[in-house]
Amino acid sequence: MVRMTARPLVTAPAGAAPGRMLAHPAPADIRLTDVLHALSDPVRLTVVRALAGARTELTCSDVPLPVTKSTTTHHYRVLREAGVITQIYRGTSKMNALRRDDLDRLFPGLLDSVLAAADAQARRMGER
Amino acid sequence: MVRMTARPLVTAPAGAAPGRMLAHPAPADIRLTDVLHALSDPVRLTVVRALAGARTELTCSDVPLPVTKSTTTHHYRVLREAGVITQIYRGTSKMNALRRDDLDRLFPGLLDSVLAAADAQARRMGER
DNA sequence: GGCGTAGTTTGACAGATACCGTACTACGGC
DNA sequence: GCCGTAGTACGGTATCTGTCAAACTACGCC
Repeated sequence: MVRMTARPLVTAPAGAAPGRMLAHPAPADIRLTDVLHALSDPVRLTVVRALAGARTELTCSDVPLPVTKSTTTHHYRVLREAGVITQIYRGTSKMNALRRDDLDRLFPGLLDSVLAAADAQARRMGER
Repeated sequence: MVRMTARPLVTAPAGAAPGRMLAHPAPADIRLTDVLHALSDPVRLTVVRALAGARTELTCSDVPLPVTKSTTTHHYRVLREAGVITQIYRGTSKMNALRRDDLDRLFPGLLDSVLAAADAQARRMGER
C-alpha cells in the first residue's frame, strides 16, 4: 500500500512571484464528492471535455465558454481546487490540463465514464 | 435509434390518493449534470451506496443517515428528481430503489464507476 | 514605456442548498 | 378510535453558488 503524498502541490513558472503560484490539492486530499460536484456544472463539464480531447494543455481562453472572463476564472478555480485539473502560468496565460493520472489512480474509470456519459448526453441533446 | 418515452413517470400504490403519487423524470429528461450533482453530496452518496448494496428496495429509514428525518426527505427527493432512484409508497413507508437500468442505458458504466470510486474513497478514509 | 491581452480580485446579486425544528398527514396494528 | 411510526410541508437560517461588472495585475510585443 503506497502512501500518497499529503502535501499540497504548487505549480509556478521558474522564478515566479507569489502571485504566480497555484496551489493544488495533494492526491490524498482529493475527495470524490468534490470531484463530482466540480463535474456537475455544465460549464465546467465543457472545460473538462475540451481538456480531455486536446493533445496538449489549453489556456483558459482556448475553450470558448458562454460566460464572462471572471466567471471563467471562477470555474477553472473550482476544477483546480477539486483536484480535477492542474494549472500553471505561462506568460500572460495559464495552461490547464486534466489530472488524469491522479484521478485514474484514485478513482479508476470514473473520469472516462463521466466523459463518455457527457458524450452520450450531448449526442442525445443534439438530436432532439 | 429508439426514442425514449418523454412522459414523466409516476409511481403510486393501487388506488392511491394524489398525495401518494410520486413523479419521476422520464429517462429522456435525466440530465448528467443533475445526476452528478445528486451524487456529489456525502449523505446522498451514502444512500445510493446502500441501495446499490441491497438485494431489495429499502425504506428511507433503512439507511441510517447523520441528519434529521426532514433533511432525509429532502435528500431522497433530490435523488428522485435527478432520476437516480425510484420511490413508491408502501403503507407508511416509502420504498426506494436505484434506477440502474435507466442510468446504465443512458450513461453506461457511470453508476458503477461512481460506486467503485466511493468504495475506494471510503477505504482510503477508513485507513487514514 | 505604451498598448493589448490573459486572467484576477472584489463586490454585488439572486437563487439554490443543506440543515433544522415544528406541526402535520397517512398508515397499520391493536 | 387510539397510538406509534414513517415520512412531509413549511418556515427559517446560514451558507453556498453561478454570474456579472468594474477595476485591476501581469505579461509580451513593439
